[in-house]
Amino acid sequence: MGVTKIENYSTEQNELADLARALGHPARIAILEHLLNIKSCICGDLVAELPLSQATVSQHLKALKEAKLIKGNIEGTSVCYCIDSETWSQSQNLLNQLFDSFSDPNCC
Amino acid sequence: MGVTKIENYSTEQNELADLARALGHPARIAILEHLLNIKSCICGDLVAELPLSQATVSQHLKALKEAKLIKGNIEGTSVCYCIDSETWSQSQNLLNQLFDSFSDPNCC
DNA sequence: TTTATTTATCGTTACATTGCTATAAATAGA
DNA sequence: TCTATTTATAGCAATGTAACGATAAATAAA
Repeated sequence: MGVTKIENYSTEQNELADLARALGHPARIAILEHLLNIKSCICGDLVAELPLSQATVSQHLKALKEAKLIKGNIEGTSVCYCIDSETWSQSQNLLNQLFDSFSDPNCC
Repeated sequence: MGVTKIENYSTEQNELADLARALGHPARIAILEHLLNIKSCICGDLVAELPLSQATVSQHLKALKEAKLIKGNIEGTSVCYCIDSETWSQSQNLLNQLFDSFSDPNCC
């Protein structure tokens, strides 16, 4: 994010921006859509679904994990990833709070 | 966005990612919140609201305009910015489509 | 016409992001 | 124990983003 001073903004503003940034890459959208589609955990075969190397997919998974959009459960040598059901709707609410606060303005 | 190949992803995935990326900076969140709050157009005094230079604010406004989250109407020497009421709910829907497609998985 | 005001853009610097290969780390199985 | 499998991380190159000052562009006002 360049040289942004996050301390110039409120916690809420930074949280929302962080969440949005996590969603701000088509590969991460694709990962989320895949997890939503299969309705279960996925152990590793995400690399086969995407036009990306294993290392890059792992990086995107890390970003989604840090934004608490997904979680990973270790099962032996592999890791099962799935949507974080505890925080999923909270994230949705955070975004909708912004969008819902619009009422038709008297201008333009 | 680094060296990402957008052609590897669907139009919808890229659209959603682009929208999210536009929301992915606290200054842009702050701008949107301000426009939502005052419920009208704002002619230029956004620079006073933010800890940023005029050039940087202008850049953020451009990003929001490109994502069709806001629009600007020229009025003399100044420009009136406001939420783009025609696309605002579409953007909200795009995001909610993703979040709504979650149903509790049988895992983890 | 000249000047002031306002916004956009250019050019630059610093840093972040994306992607890869190579490799480490951890565990399962032979 | 040794090897295979799987995921994470380190290190690197290329590109994008964020911020600024300087300046151009456009119009209003003097």
